[in-house]
Amino acid sequence: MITPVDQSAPLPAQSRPYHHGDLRKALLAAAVEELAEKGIEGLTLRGCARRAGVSHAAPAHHFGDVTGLLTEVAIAAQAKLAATMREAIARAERGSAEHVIASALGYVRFALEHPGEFGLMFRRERLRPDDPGLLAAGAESFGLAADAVGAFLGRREPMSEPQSARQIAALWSLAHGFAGLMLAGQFGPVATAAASLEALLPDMVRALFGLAPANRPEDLATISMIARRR
Amino acid sequence: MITPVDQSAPLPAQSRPYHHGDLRKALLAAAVEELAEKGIEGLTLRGCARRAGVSHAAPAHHFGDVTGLLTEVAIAAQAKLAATMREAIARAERGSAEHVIASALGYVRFALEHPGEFGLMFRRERLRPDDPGLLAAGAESFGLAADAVGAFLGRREPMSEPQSARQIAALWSLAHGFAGLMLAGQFGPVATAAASLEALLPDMVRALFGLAPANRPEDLATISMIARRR
DNA sequence: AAATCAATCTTGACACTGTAAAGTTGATGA
DNA sequence: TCATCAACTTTACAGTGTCAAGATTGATTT
Repeated sequence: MITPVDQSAPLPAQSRPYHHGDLRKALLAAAVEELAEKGIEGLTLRGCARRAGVSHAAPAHHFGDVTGLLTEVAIAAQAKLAATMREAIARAERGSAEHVIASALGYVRFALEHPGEFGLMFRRERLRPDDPGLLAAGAESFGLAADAVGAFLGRREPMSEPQSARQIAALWSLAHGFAGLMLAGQFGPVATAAASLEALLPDMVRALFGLAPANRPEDLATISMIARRR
Repeated sequence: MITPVDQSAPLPAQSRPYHHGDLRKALLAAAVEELAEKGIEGLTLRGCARRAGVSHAAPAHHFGDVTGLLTEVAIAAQAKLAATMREAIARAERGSAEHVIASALGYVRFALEHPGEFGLMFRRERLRPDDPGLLAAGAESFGLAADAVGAFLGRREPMSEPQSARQIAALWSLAHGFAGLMLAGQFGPVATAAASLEALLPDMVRALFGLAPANRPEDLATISMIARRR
């Protein structure tokens, strides 16, 4: 499964300065691009170096090894995920069902828009899972979802903590699993599945929180289609 | 990220016959073992060949390339998943809530018992996702869950109703996401998380289907612990 | 201003990988 | 008996991550 690669140095060796300037940032950007174009499996350290226009061993001086680079990419991805969720919940009233739904929608939207980065965030063996920065970055998006659930449950009636914890874990699992299954092609081609995101997920979340579905009639066809995929 | 490997042939070249006997089966078994011991990232074609006691190029004659081998491993894994779910469902009455819950429990149990194989099943880029055998094998476990949901919702033909389709997708997403997050270490160490599987998942499923939780008091501590992980 | 230093980047090497091509082996059918 | 052919090995090649050692350069010290 090794495909030929442009082995030539990206720039004539003479035309670029010996010192890059901000190689660290350039390598991170290169990694994100490689991730988007070729996926995790296709990303290589040497490929990132080529894209940044430096020798194959240059990245080591900034990130140690490949897991070091990917860890920092994952940290940035976590920040982007939190930003996407924040944007999604911006217009929702805190404590409302829409607030909870929006947080889940933001989560899945990020996954579909940045499948490579999203996948990387949960590949323990490809990064340093105990990195403090990574843990802190991950706590952000988790906090957004937890706050949404807590506010919603607290508004209706004071819920016991375990019940709220369970609903947080359930919401996260639901969104995470939905995203993962879509990206794995289990709901059909990603393109068609993405179209049904906004139709399906909100009612899933509503069901999880004991609320009545709010489907528009035109969404129903899409839903049936997904179920009939086998 | 390359760790040293026992490069010596597993058997003195003279002591084994030129023809293996059933190399195909031996290689599949070797792949499953490598998967269990080293995970997907650690599995290599040459490693499987070494473990089976043949030359590194032998697998090509039976599986073409590495994706061919992994596709067949994934097919077998799908069958195991269906078997685990069937076993979990066996004692539950069809149409009951326990029936639905058991199917989800079986799904997640398989994931935790065989993380490597479970992960492989959803790695499109590492196998041939359109392989007819793989699709057929995947339809088995999906059918079990779909039937459980359909029977519970009181409809003979589960696919006919969008509502049922949505609940099937939601159940699958919930179980899949829960398994994935546990395996990714997002609920703390896998060992402790696994202990809370039976405590958490049933009530998650109950919530999804609008049923009251049925937690035993001793489960509550575990649940809080998970929510407090950050 | 000159010398030194440390960070940055390159070159070269090594062990490993997947895959292709060509050569061996041994069982099977004419 | 002997030709055939699938099963397996050997050899080779391009690509990979990582290490060690050398080259370059901007910054710091004298």
